[in-house]
Amino acid sequence: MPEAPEVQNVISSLEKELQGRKILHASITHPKLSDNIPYEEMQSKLEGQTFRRFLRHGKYLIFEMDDYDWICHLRMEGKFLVLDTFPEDPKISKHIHARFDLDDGRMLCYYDTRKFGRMHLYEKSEDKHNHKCLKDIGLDVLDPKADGEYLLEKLKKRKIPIKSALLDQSVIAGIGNIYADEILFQAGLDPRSVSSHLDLEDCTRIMNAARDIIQASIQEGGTTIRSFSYGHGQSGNFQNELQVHARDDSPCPKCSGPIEKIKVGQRSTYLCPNCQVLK
DNA sequence: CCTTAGACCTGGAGGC
DNA sequence: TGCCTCCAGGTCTAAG
Repeated sequence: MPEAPEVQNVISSLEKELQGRKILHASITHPKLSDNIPYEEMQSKLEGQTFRRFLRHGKYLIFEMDDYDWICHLRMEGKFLVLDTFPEDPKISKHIHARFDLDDGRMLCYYDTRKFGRMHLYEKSEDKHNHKCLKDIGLDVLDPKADGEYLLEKLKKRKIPIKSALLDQSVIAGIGNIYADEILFQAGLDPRSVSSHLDLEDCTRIMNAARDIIQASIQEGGTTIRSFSYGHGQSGNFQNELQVHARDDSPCPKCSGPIEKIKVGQRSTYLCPNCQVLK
């Protein structure tokens, strides 16, 4: 579900709710949620820890606690809810796979219908890239160092379609299926273009488009197509700004021609074949 | 090393 | 109503 703009809104919202709060009791009911250590160990280590800093890298949420870095990935459907009471409705509570009781009487609940989300807990480190789950992740899409030259270097030996490269988190971190389509439309490149065929100018247009679109979407609260929400059930608004993604019934905003829906690397992909050049 | 198909999960939508 | 198939803001893995 969430890409960089949605994750940024989630982490900003949680910072307001949780800064300085202490976890009194932790209960994880879906063992696979804890990815790098046994879930019982994650529970006991988090008890007594206070939320100190709130960071994002790509699609990862990073909670810096007193002694640990707690790194979470929501994958497709994961959500954090800050609640006063545990939901009574079993249709809701059956999807809550972890609960963290706080020192102000509230609780942080992790809700995930598809159970794809994962959590990692590491000894605290100044450089978060030391942690195994972030080791092979590329620069964040909003990192000033993530420019055209950086992308060109990452693509030079890759034969995969450019869209697949933008989805590869070891190339750039934070872009997912919606924003990849939007970025390539704005950059005027066909998503099936061979990555290594792009030149510096193409790569610069991609990175400029990526920054523009990701920053604009953060301002709009992210994109809500099916289920994304954060904070107290707020939805995003950027779905109203999408130019091509999921708009195969609408004309291209530039040339008024038909928007096509195709598959690239197994993922649904939307493009204007007239405005986007195949390289 | 690189690339691709399949796996992991559940629920909603649409066809018959 | 029921059943079936397809689809979904993601990423691991196994195998070629």
